[in-house]
Amino acid sequence: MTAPSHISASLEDYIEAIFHIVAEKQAAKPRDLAGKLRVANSSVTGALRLLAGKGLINYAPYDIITLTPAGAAYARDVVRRHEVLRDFFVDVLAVGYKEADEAACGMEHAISKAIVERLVQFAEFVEVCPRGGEDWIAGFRRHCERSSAAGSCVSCVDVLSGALRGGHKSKAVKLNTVRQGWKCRVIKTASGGAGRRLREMGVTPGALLEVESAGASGGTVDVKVKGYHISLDGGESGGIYVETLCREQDRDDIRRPEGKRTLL
Amino acid sequence: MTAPSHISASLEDYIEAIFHIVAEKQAAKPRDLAGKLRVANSSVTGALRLLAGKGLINYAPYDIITLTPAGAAYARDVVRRHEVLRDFFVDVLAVGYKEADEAACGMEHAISKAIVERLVQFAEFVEVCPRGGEDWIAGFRRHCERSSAAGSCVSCVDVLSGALRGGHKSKAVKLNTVRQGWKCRVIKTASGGAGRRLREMGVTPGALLEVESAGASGGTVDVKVKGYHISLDGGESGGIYVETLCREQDRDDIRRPEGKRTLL
DNA sequence: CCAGAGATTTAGGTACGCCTAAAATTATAG
DNA sequence: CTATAATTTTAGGCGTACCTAAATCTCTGG
Repeated sequence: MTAPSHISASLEDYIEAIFHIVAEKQAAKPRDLAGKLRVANSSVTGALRLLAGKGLINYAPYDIITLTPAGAAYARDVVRRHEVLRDFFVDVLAVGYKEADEAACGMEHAISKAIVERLVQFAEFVEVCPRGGEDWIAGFRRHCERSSAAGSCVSCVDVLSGALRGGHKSKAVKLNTVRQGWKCRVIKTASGGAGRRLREMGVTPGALLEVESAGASGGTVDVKVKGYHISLDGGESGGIYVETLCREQDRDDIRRPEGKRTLL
Repeated sequence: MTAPSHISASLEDYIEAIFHIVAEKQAAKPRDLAGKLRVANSSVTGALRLLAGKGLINYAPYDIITLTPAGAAYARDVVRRHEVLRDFFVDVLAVGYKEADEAACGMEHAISKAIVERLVQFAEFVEVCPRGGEDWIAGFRRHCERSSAAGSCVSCVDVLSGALRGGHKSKAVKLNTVRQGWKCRVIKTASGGAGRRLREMGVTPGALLEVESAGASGGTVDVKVKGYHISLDGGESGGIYVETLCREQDRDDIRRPEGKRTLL
């Protein structure tokens, strides 16, 4: 009797659309669905038969469409995934509503239960924690606006700056002296042609980078910047000055295990 | 000559797998792909023909597989989406590695460029902002561990508690007196049978909720808790005491517009 | 070098998920 | 009450993406 716990992404879209239409005008008709999902009328018929076969909707040819209790429960779950994602993008990541909604639309079918719960908890935490809150997100929004520039958090309650971090002022060191696992901030890049390539790839003053491997032959350094992996030869890394921030912790429970990955 | 900017989710998985195999052992063979993607050998052949047809891989029957420059660029992009998502889940949301990797695997095909950039920026911001940092995330991790309990941020640098928030101590009010748009925290729920249903649905002391509509006929109140929408009748909402936190702002640029939504 | 083992491709099938065009049904206007 | 319009379904087709089974190719040991 239980409905299958997993239906295709496409059918989830259909059931989600039915949910919204029913919430608005009692019952849905194929036309409404075709319009909302931007598919041909004939495509709707097939989907409805599948959903009816799974016991999620009440449907008979030429009749109106409503959700069964199981279908309504399934729809609520999909809608929650959608809304949690969208609200996270809007409220925490400060993404515009339309963009957030579209992204959520595509991602809602793959997101896991655990991640949904964590997104909810994180949004709550930001709101509740004395170090978070509206003004903190506002600080993030400013950070985004001029992110290609300094990239730091200057206007984010500067008062706390020293107090919380203990104001550690690392001195500038050459990137090729930094050891594996350290994160650092770029202070200065080589001027001129040699540095240009790197600057174009995101290695600019203020950028955060993480040293992924160092000390290989020829002083090559592999770094990660903004999620990009970049290899620098000895000359390049010697022209970059950075301040070290912290060492990536070796937390076995959360760091990627060695060996081959199980999934893509 | 340019490769099509968009290929199917399935082909993205193939090209991503090829990327990782090639990175490890120079060239890939269909067998490796079948193993990594958990599909039959014969399924691989078809995918390879499609990818070769799009100019993303070098492939001839019975020959080894390598990426073309265009394919390598595409693969790097997919891998970055995957890693950015996974690292965000692990480093910010404090999700376990394996779970994060699996979720990223499913979501990487739908995530938009803008969201990827925002995730990167947010992870950087958390690390760089004096109000964020390692210990702040540690506070979030603790918050998660006992989230079903108090739900607040007690151990998150209590020292700052009053200073930052101005220590506003709202008094407890009945939920049915709260007006639309306000967020509040549950202080006490009705004991006994009436309250049980609500407690089971997430309305527990410490929970955050947002009043979505109030003052409808019969004192009905619609609230949002943990992403769930719940309707409370007059009796139920009268037995719940909350403290109000803040009013949802009317920021037209980021709040959901009125009228019908364009997408699901 | 040649036979068997293993890897790869081909052949043929199923299930989605969308389409257009035509047929059937329902709604509406005169 | 009928004729026309609108909606919905059916029929048939296409592309993706997987599968099993059989044919073909490559590799390797004796």
